[in-house]
Amino acid sequence: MGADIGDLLERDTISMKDLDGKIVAFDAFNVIYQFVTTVRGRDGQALTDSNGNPTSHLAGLLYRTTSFAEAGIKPVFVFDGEPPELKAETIEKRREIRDKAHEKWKLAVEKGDPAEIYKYAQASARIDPQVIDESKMLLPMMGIPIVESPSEGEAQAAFMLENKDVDFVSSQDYDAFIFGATSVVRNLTVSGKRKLPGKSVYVDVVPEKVDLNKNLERLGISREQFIDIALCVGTDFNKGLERVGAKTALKLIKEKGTVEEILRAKDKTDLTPSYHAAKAFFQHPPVTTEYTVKWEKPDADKMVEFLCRKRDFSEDRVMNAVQKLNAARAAKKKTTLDQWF
DNA sequence: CTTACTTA
DNA sequence: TAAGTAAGG
Repeated sequence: MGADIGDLLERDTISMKDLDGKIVAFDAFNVIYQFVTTVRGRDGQALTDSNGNPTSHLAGLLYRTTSFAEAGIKPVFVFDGEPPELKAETIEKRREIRDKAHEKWKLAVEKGDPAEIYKYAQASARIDPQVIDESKMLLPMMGIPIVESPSEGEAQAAFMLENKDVDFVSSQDYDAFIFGATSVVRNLTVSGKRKLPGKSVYVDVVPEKVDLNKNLERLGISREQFIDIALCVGTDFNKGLERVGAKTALKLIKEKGTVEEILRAKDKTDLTPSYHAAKAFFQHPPVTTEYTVKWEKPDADKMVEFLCRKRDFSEDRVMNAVQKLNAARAAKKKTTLDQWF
């Protein structure tokens, strides 16, 4: 989970049209996780081919990426590398939560309660290495660039934003901001609706944009102090202070200036080394300059071979996606030419 | 999640 | 044409 510092940030509502022609970096793991948890049949089970291979991630990536491309968005997917040792505790905690949900799912199946089955099937979803590998295979087939981060995807995406190789980072949590991403878009959907967790109720969602620098200016804090606030609240890389939420953390930072001073005042200097380590990671995460951001023509033959022959996708739907991807490329070329004449 | 079909 | 529902793999 990302640090709960979202309440501090003001956002502006945007429309999908504002993203026409814009390069948007997606944290691949976040997106795939969303698909694996939400692209499901009515029984709550993930979609699979006839051999039982999961296909939720493939369906999600194919349809969503295609419709984003159709809207003029130029997507780039950034994949995680090795998580830092600092994240070990968070990863273990998530695994425990997943295991507990799996036990509850088994009980729900015994009881035969459909709502509970759905809920816990979703909560116990995990991402197999195969799911990641297949995603890394499918996107290039679609002509969509992928980037492999040496460590955290959000950190790499923030770096690419800083280098002006992308216009926005798309993220549903707040980690990207701590890594310094200045232009973040949220709630990007084609349908404009999203299911409420655990309920069969749909609410309207509007895309929004958050400008970190504007927010820092308004809050009167530096980027380092923003990181310090996140550290006080708690991040994937450190445990936060007890009973300190975003608002309290902001107040403390305004009073004391740095997280180190806050720890000193609370007589918790023993925590300083771990806070320093997390802070250093947010300030200088491992990233790579070895990436290219280029959109190619989709390879229809490979897509049909993989999705239809191997994973039971309908050829109509796949070819429809290919056609849309090609149309998006043609439209893009036209606007590029128009700029010259 | 998105697409495709059904209904008013 | 818009909103609701089923299906997709």
